[in-house]
Amino acid sequence: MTEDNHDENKLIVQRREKLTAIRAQRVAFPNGFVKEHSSAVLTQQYESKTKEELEELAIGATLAGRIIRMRGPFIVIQDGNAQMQIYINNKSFTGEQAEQIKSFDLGDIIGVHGELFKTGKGELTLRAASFELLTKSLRPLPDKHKGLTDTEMRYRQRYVDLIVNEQSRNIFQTRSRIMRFIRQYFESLDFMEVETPMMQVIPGGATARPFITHHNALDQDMYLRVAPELFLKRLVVGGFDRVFELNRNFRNEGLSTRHNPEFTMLEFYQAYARYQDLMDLTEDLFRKIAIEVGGSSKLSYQGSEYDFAQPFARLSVTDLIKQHCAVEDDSAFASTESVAALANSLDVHFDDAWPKGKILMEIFDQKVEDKLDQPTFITEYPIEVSPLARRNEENPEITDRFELIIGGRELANGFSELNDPEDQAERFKEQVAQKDSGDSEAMHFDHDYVTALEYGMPPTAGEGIGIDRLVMLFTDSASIKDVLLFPHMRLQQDQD
RNA sequence: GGGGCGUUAGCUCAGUCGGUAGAGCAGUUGGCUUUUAACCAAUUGGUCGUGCGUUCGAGUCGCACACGCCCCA
Repeated sequence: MTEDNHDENKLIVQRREKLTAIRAQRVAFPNGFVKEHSSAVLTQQYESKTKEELEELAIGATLAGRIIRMRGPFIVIQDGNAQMQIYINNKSFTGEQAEQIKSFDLGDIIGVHGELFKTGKGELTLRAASFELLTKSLRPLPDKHKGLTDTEMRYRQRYVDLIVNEQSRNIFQTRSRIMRFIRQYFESLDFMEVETPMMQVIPGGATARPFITHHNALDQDMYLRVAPELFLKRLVVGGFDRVFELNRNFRNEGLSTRHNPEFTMLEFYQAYARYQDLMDLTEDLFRKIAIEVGGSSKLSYQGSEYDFAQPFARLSVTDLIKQHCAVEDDSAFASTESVAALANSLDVHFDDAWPKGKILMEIFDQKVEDKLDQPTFITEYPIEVSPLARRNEENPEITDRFELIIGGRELANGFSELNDPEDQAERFKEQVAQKDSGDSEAMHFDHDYVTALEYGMPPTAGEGIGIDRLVMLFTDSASIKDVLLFPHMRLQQDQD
């Protein structure tokens, strides 16, 4: 088998023959057709006119789009997210033009000029006075009623999915609208959008395994960033008091319905703010996105109902463990031994070398997180799992940090930033110790970042919001792949 | 990593007890030509994911592998 015909079938052969015939007569893929109107606008302007009014107005229009239906002399073209019916009777044309109409296939892209009218059944229709085949489609479209439902094909050939599945187009249009709204929202609050390195010599800002690459000219290994955090805070040191970045992160981890190796993150930092301010901001942002996307503060996700007009619950890690694990009082959290005993009693597995806070979070992750349906801010994260967060002034074991959980999924993570350079240096040392003892997700020591803090970072709060999961929430999508245009898939092996 | 389910025509899917492959849509030919999942008549289309095995005989049973989906870790 050759590359050219590896999946050719009779339907494609027939279309290729049509294309060959077209090539013999004229330019097969003509350029320069001027599409003067759009189906969406014409429909909006003239849908309400009567048959008689349209006849009197004699509206001329020039449209272009992909043929998605053929019903005798009627064909329907898809033009953006709208459609327009064209009346194009081959009996009204002669010779080569009549033959061209007969040879149209579903999927072909045509340009049409004519006058608008209403059919006997009242549908706004363009009567073709002239037409031009702009692009011959060589591959048959999926079933016109059922569309393309095979999930694997929808992800691998997203272009086909987008042609035939309106629902899929809607998701990505909503995603775009959310991205635009977030930018406007932060700009309205005087945040500045910035771009920081995606290729980093020291990967920092999150506990996660990075992708490694190599820069030839510098002969130096580099990492794709797992987070932009440390660079954004350097900018706060530099005097940009409100910054945000909305772009891709990369983590060398497994794929799931909630994980893709590259994913989009919003991170923002606000000087002279505390983590409580960011919780307020987050509630406001989610409420406004809900209204922007769905026109209401209420939304339904995978069978659960949320109302973002209501304040989100704010509960500490230990509060929630007490609630969900039938723990009576705080003595269970007093020492490493007592927390380990609690983990054992709940059948939560942990490594004996882990510090108390890490065992505590393992309990939380396994026994609490996915049970939290309604929006909840989790607060009072242990210091051992929060190496970049500010230590709480009253309780040195916890940080001024929160995560937002909705529908059992982590949507956001924020905290008052650690701006004490000496404390930060100690935290990096602990991370390096964990890395040396085999934790591939632990952080590197970033000396330059400590240097930046030594110049002085104002009291600051920062947050990251997972945009893919946020889009899942607002589009009622069960899998992250449904909100990624081109999700990562395993390479299909050649079966030759 | 473990378990479950799936993979049959271009698409969406049937396929009974293991007996030699079916439908709708799309396509082709003709008719109709203001239709609405257009209609009428005729008709084409298959390495049943890949490989091995059991069997006189495998889409169907077994094993392995590939890819996907779901659940668990």
